Amino acid sequence: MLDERSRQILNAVIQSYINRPDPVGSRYVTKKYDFGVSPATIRNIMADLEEMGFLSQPHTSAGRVPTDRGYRFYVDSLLNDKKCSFDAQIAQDIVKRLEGIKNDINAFFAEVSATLSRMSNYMGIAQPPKTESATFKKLELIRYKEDSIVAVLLTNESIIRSRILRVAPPLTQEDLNRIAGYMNTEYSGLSVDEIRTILTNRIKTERVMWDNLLVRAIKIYEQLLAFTDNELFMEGLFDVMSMPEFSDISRIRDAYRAIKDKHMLLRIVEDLSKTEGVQVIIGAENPIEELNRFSIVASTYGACGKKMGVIALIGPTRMDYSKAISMVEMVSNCICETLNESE
Amino acid sequence: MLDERSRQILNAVIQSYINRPDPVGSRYVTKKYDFGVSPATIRNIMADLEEMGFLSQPHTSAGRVPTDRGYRFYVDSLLNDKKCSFDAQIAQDIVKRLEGIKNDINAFFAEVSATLSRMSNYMGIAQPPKTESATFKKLELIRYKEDSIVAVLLTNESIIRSRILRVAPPLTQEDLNRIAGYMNTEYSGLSVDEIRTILTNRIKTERVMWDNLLVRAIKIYEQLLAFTDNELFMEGLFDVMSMPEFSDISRIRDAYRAIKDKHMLLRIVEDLSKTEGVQVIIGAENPIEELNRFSIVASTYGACGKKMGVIALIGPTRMDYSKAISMVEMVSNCICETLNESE
DNA sequence: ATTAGCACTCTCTAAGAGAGAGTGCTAACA
DNA sequence: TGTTAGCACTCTCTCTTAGAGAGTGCTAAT
Repeated sequence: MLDERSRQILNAVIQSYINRPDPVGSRYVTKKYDFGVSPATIRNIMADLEEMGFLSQPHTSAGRVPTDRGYRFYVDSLLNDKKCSFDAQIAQDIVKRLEGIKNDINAFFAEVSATLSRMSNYMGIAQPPKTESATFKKLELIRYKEDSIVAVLLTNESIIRSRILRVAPPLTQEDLNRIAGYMNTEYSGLSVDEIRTILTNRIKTERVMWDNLLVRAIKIYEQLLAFTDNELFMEGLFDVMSMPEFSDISRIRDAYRAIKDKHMLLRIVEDLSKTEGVQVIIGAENPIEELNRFSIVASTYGACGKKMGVIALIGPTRMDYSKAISMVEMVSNCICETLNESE
Repeated sequence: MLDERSRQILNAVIQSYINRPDPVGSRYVTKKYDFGVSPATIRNIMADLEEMGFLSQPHTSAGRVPTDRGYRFYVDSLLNDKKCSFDAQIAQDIVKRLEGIKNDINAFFAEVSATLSRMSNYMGIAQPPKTESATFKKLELIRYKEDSIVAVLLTNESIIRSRILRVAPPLTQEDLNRIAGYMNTEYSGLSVDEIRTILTNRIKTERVMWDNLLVRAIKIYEQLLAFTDNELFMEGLFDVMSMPEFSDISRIRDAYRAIKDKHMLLRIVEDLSKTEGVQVIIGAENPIEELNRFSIVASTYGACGKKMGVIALIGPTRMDYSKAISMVEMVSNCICETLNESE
C-alpha cells in the first residue's frame, strides 16, 4: 500500500523531525535528502501520506509533522529491519560499572536507570526484580525488642529484605530459630511466592500439626512480604521536560504528575512485563491520557530465561526510536549478563 | 533605626509579595492595610526602606519588591516574636501517620519529606539518621555464597542495615558466629561510630591477640559501614519549579540541577546540622550560587536530646516563612515524639 | 509631618504591516 | 501518466507603534 519512495520520504520526514521538532517542508526534504525529484513531487507524496494518516500539518501552510501512526510505521519497519547494534565497548563499560554493585540490588537498578537516562537524555526507568519471584535461600529471625523481631530474607538473586516486624504474643529466640530452621530446611530453592502458596495450603490441610509455630511462621512470612517495596527507579525526568516541545511549562504539568507518579507507571510496566522483548508504546497508544505526548520503549530483562523485571525509556513521541530501542536492548542484555554471572 | 510604622509597612509589603509575586505599590498598601495615611506618605517611607536596602524596584516606575535583606529582617523579627503555633490536630495527624511506619526508617523519612512538601507546596527534604551515630544493638552474620556473607546491623533506632559483603578467604558459619558474638557482647549499647574507633585502636594496642578473627571482624565492620547510604529524601521539586517566578523554564535549569543534586544539598544540610533549632537561609545568603533565588528553612531533629538529622523546606525567596518555620518546627517535634516512643 | 497634584517613566497589550515559509492547484512537459 | 514550474494563497512570526495603566518622585500647599 506504500511504495518504496513514499516510505523513504516518510522516513526522511520522521528523521528530520526527530532531529529538530520543526514541521518539515517539501523543499527541505529535497535539499537534505537526494530523491532526485522536485519539491512539488514531494509535496504530492506528502499530501498522500497525510491522507493516509502518517503525517499531519499544524496549520495549512506549514510543513508536515509525523503522527503517532507515522511513528508506528517507522518503528515497525525499524523493528523488522536490522537492529542497529551498539558499540560493544559501551556495553563493556556498562557491564563493568554494574559489576561493582551487583550485590546491592537497589543501587544496581538505580544505576541502571541513571545509565539509561544519561546515555539517551530521555527518562530511564528500571524495575528491580520482585522479591516474590526470587528464589528463597534463607530466612533469619532475630529478636529485636519485646514485641518486635527483625526478619531477614535472602534469595539467590542477591535480594535482601529485612524488616522490623511486630509479633504478638512474643516469641523467644528459640522459637524464632525453630521457625527459621523449618523454613530453611523445607523451602530452600523454591520461589518466594510458591512458598507462600504452599504455606497457606499446608495450614488448611494439615490442621495445625505443627501447632502454633507453623501459624506464627506464616504470619511472619506474610508480614514480611506485605511490604511492597515494589520500587521503580527513575532518572532524567527533567531532561525530558526541558525538551523544546515542552517549553510551555504550564502544559506539561499534568504530564509531569503522571510520569512522576510511580504507581501509574508501575501499572504500565506491569502490563509490559507480560510480553518478552522490546516493546514500543507511541503517544496516544498509551491508555494513560496524560502520557499521550510521550513514547515508551521498554524491555523485560531476566536471568536464566526467567523474566524478572522491566526497564524502559520514556521520551517525547519524537524520540530517537532507533537509538532508544537498541539502547534498551543492550542494557537489558547487560543486566542479564551481570545477573547470570552472580549465580 | 526603624520606627514602628516603617516596620509595619515593610511587613505589609513582604506579606503582599509572598501572597503574589507582583511588585507592591504604595496605593495598594493603603488600600489593603489601614495605616490611615495617604499613598504619598507610604511612598516616602518605601523610598526610605529602599535606601536602607530592604526593598528594591524592578524598574523606576514599578512597585517595590523585598530584597534578601528585607526578608532577613522580616524573618528575624518573626523568630523573635511569637511563634505562630500550628493546629494541634494537624500535628496529631502527622504523628499518627508516622507512627505506622516508624519501623521502616526509610519509608518513615520518605513520608516526612512528602508530608512537608504536601502541606507547604514547597520542596520537602528529610535526612534520615546516620547509621554511624546510632546505637549498636546487634550484628548478625550469615553465610551467603562461597565468597560472600550477609551482614545485618541492628541499632536501637530501628535502623537496619543489611548488605552482601565479599569475604576472602572464606569464613565458616562458626567463624561468623564467633565474630558476631564477640561484637554483640562487647559493644552493645555503644554508638556505631565509637565502636569503629575502639576497634581500630584495639587492633593497634592488643596486637592480634584474638588473632585472625578480630581482624576479620574489623574488616567486615568497615566494609558494612563503607556503603554510605547517606540518603536524602526529597519531594515536591516540581511544585517549587512551577511557581510563577520560575515560569521561564530555561532560567531555572541550573537551579534545578543544583537542587536535584543530592550531594550539593547534603553539604548544605551537613552545615545546618551543626546548629540546633530552626535556621533560615535566604536567597544569596546561600553560598551555592545556583540557589540564590531560593530560601531554605531547616531544623535538626533528634531523640533524647541527641541531634540525629535535618529536615528542611526549600522554596522561592518569597516563601511563606511564617508557615514554613512553624511547619518545620512542628514536624521536627513530631519526629522526636515518634522516635522517643519507640525507645 | 502629611498630602494632593502633576509630570514622568516604564511595562504591557493590541493592532497592523511586512517578511518568510510552505502549501495546493493548474497548466505545461517528457 | 508521472513530474515539474509557476503562482496565488494562507498562516505564522516579528517588528513597530500607539495608547492605556500603574506607579513613582517631586513640589507646593496644608
